[in-house]
Amino acid sequence: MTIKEVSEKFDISQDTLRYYERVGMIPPVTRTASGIRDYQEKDLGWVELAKCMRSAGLPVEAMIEYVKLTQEGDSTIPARLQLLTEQRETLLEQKAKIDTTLERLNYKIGRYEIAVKTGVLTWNDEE
Amino acid sequence: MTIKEVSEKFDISQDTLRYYERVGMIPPVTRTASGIRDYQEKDLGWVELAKCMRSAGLPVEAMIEYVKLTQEGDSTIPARLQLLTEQRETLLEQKAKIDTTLERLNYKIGRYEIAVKTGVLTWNDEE
DNA sequence: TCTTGACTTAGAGTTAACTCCAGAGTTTAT
DNA sequence: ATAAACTCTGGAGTTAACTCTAAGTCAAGA
Repeated sequence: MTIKEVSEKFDISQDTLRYYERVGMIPPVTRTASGIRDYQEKDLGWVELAKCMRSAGLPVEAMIEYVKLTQEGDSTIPARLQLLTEQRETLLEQKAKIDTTLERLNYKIGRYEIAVKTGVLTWNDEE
Repeated sequence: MTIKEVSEKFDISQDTLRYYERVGMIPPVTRTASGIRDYQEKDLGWVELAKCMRSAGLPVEAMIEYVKLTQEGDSTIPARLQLLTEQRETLLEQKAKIDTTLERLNYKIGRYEIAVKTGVLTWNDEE
């Protein structure tokens, strides 16, 4: 699969795909004899994982570390377990913050909906 | 309340507090006669709101727009309602992405825990 | 009053994560 | 076989959101 096809399949720019590989966020991609990227199933798996992690907001740095550990063999399994557990923790924290903010937004939206419907502001404290 | 006290109360650096005010993410803070910031209750409310929105990952730009609208009076209430509704939507989307990634992490973590306990890798596909 | 520490602004610097560009090599269609 | 389209690398540029610095002003204690 060419970089163009992968780019379209995952909606990630070609530049970003090259960037991910360059910084080590995914392992080196399979190449043709002339040096052109030819993504195999395993490469696609890494791209998909990278996209998933990034879309949740996990730092590129964490994926780089994870990829590095996987390249070093089975002895790094405990380290990988710890890394993933830490990332899970940050996602749970982030989710909690989002929930707090969502409640805040819901409250405000409710107030504004009443204001729009009735033409009257029903509160006077902080906006 | 001085900027130092506000900084400690909300765990936001003084530089960031000045930055938020400078770009309009919070309205101008009350000042003493000599021009030193003296945060009132209403100012603290804005700081707290700003911190809440930012911690959830909402862009500074959105808060700037919201603050601008509130300064323009009641005629902007429908616009504010729309802005908040859009921000809520992006938070819900972000939360969904986090949930997807959490499932992925939970799966991997489960596998690695087994591998650590038994000393045997029980899978062979993408890492 | 002096000095020490907190505060001010304007503007430059930093970091993460891309994004773009130039110049060169490769593949495809006519 | 030659143009058009695609890909390559190295490196520079961009954006968001801070973060720091310099040079000056202000305030509280000895």
